[in-house]
Amino acid sequence: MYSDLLANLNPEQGEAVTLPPVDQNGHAQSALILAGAGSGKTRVLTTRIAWLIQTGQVSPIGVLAVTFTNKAAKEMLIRLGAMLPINTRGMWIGTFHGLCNRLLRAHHKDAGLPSTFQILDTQDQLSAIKRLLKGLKVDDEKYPPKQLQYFIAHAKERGLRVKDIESGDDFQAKMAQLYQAYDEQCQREGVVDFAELLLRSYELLKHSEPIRTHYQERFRHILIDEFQDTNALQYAWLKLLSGHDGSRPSTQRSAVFAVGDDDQSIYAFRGADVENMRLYEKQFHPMMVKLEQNYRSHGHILDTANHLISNNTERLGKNLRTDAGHGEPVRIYEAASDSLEASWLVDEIKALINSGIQRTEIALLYRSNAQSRIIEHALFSAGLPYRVYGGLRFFERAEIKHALAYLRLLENPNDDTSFSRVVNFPTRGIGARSIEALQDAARAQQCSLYLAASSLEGKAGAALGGFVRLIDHMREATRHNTLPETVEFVIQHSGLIQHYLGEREGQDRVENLQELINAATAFIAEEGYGQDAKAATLPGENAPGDVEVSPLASFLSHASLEAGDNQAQAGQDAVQLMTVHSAKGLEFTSVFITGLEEGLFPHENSVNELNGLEEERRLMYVAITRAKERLYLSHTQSRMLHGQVRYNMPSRFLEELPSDSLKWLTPKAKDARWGGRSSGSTWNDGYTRQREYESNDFFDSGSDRPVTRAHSTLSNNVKRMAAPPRDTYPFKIGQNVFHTKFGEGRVTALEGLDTDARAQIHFKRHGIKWLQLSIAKLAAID
DNA sequence: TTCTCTCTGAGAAGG
DNA sequence: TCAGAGAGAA
Repeated sequence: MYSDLLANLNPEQGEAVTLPPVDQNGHAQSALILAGAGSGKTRVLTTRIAWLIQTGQVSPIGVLAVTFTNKAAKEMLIRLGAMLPINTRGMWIGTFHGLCNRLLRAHHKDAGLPSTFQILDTQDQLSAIKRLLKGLKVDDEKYPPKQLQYFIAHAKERGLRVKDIESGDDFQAKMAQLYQAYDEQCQREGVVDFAELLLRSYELLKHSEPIRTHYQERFRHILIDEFQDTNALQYAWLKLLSGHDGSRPSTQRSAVFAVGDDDQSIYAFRGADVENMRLYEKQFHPMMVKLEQNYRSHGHILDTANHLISNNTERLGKNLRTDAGHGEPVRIYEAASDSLEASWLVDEIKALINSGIQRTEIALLYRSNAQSRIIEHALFSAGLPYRVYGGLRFFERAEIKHALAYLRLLENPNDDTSFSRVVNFPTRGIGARSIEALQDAARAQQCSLYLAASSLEGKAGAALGGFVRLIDHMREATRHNTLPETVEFVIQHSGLIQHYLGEREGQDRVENLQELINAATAFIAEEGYGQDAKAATLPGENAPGDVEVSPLASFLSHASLEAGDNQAQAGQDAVQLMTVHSAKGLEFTSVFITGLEEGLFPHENSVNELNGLEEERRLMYVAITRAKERLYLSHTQSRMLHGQVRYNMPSRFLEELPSDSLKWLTPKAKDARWGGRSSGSTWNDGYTRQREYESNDFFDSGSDRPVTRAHSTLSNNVKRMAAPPRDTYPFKIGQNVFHTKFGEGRVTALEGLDTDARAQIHFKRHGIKWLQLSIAKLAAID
C-alpha cells in the first residue's frame, strides 16, 4: 500500500523517507537529512510524515512538523492532504512561532499570560521600546532604541533572561536593566514579541512538568525543515520537547527528523547558527542521509555551484550531481557602468522572451535592494513588466496596522502600543502634551494608558475620555457581530475610512482597508469557524492544545504571525526581481545574478564579520542553484552607490568558478586585471578590494589604450580612470589618519583627480567610508 | 498640531 | 540617491 508513496522517489530519497524511527533497542532513532539545493527536500519531508502515518507508526496527532515560513507550512499541509485521506487541519504543522503561539494560547495561565495576549511585530516592538525609554527618561542617543531591540532579541534567542546575562561594563548593565524594564512593560500590557513567543513556551515546557510530559508523550515524531536556520533557543526547544535534554529516559524520547543544508545557511545575521547541525550530530546521534541528486539545474550550472562552494572550509560535505547533461555554459558579462549593465539585461531578457521563455521564468537577482532601482528603470523604459519581491507586505501597511490597533484595543485595552498608535489617528486633538500627561498618570497609578485616560482632568482629559468611549462603544456594538462585520464596523467608526478618503493619495489605502474585510472573511472560511468547527478536532484525543479562541483574537495573531504577501503586480506574467536572500527556495529557467563586484557581493560589511565571507559564498551558492537552464553573471566597472560613483573590482567569486563551465560575453579580464595577486590568499585583508590603476599592469603607460583590449564601450571610462598619477595624493594607502568626526582610520584606497580626489578610509569605529579629499578634514597621524 | 526643511546614513529578512 | 528622523516655523 505505501509503496505508492515511495514509487517516485530516488534511492536516497527513499532511504531517507523510510529510515527506521526506532533502533534495535527500541529507542527512538533520529535522522539528519543533508538535502542539497533542488534535491526534493520538501517532498522527502512530506512523504516521511505520510509514510509514518500510513505504516501505522504514528497517528496524525502524534506528529509535530516545524518550518520557517508560513508558505512552507501551507505547502506541506496541501501536499500531505493530497497524499493521505486525512483531515490535516488539526495537525501540528507550522512555524516555530505559530506552534508556540498555539501552545501559549492553550496554556496562557501556566505561561503567566492573559488569554487575550497580543503579539508585537518588529515595528511594534521598536515603538514599545521608544515609549519605554521616553518614560524612563533615558537618553536615546546613548542607548539607541534599535540597539536595545537587538540586544533584547539576541538575548532571548539565546534563551537568556536578564538574570542570566553576565554583568559586563556599565553600558551592558544598563542595557540589561532596560531589558528587564521592557519585559515588565510587556507583561503589564499583555503583549509578547516574536522571540518571547519562543522563550515563553520553552520556559512553559521546562517548568511545568505535566504540560511537558503531555506534549512529549503526544509528539512521538518531530520533523524540522531548514534545520541550518535554527537558532540556539529553537534548538533547546527541540531538545526539550523531544526529551533529549535529559528530561526523559532514553527509552521514551521522540524521534527527530531534521532536514537541512549547511551550504545554504545564509541567516547567521538574524541569529541562525549552523553549529546546531554539528551539535545535533553529537547529541542526537542521528542516522544521516545525503540527498545529492539534483533535479533542477543543468550540469554546467551545478559544476559552477559545486566548484564555488568547495572554497568554504567549514562544511559537512556534499556534492550535487545531475542527469540533465551539461546544458548551456554560464555566461559572464562585464559592463562599463550600472546603467549599461541594466540595458544589457533588458536586451538579453528580450532575447530570452523571443526564444519562448515565460517572463515569470526569468529572475534578476541582486545582493542589496538599492540595486533594483536602476534595473527597474531600464525594464520600465523598455516596457517589460516586472515584479519586485520584498518591501511592505499587506499587514505591515500603515493603514492596516492602524485598523488592527483598534481591533486589538477591543480585545485587550491594556495594549499601550496599540493605544498610542491610534489615540490620535485620525487626529482628535490629542497631542504630544496630552499623551505625556497621560503617560505620567499611568505610571503613577501603575496602570495602562487606557485606564488612566478616564482619570485625567481638563481639556486633555475630555478628549481622551472621548477616545476611550469610542473604543468601548465599538466593543459593545460589535459584541455579537461576525469577524468581518466587526472589522467593517471598526474601520468605519474609527474614522479611518473617512480620513483616507479626504487624503489626496488615500484611495489605495481605502482599498486596502476594504481588503482587510475580505481578509477577515477568508480567514473565517479557512480556519473553519462556524459551520464545520467540529471538523477541526481530530478524533481520539482531547488535547489541551486544541482549544477554541475567539475569531477576533485568532485573526489578530494571524495578522502578526503572517505579514501576508506584498501584492504588487502579483499574478501577472512578469520578470521577477528580488534579492538573493528572498530567492532562496525558488527556481527559474533563467537567472541573472547582477552586481558581482567586490564590496557589493561579497558585501563590504561582511569582511569584518566572523565567517562573513563564507556566508557570502553560501549566498552566492544559493543564487547559482536557483537556475535551471541558463545562468548569467554580470558585473560593472563603475556603479552609483549612495549618490557616489564607485569603481569596484570584479567579485572574487568570479575567480572561484570553473573556467570550463564559463563563457565570457565580454573578453575575460587577463590575469593582470586581478592585480599582482599571488594565488588567492591575499584578499583576506579585511578591506574592500578596490580597482587598482597600476599603469604597468592594466594599461599601457605610454598611451591611454588599455592593454587588455576591453570591450569598446569601456574605453571612455578607462581613459578617465587611467589618468590620475599616484603621487599627487596627500596620503598613501595604508597610512593612518584622523578625522574630526570619525576618529582614527586607515587609508585603504585612493582615486579621482584634483577636487574629485577621494580616499577610502577604514575607520576603527565607523567602518569604511569614502571621503572627498578637498572637503574632508583629514590629518595624517604617526 | 502640522507642515516643511535639513541632516544623516545606508545589508540581507521570516515570524 | 533617497528615505526617515528631528527641528523649527506657521
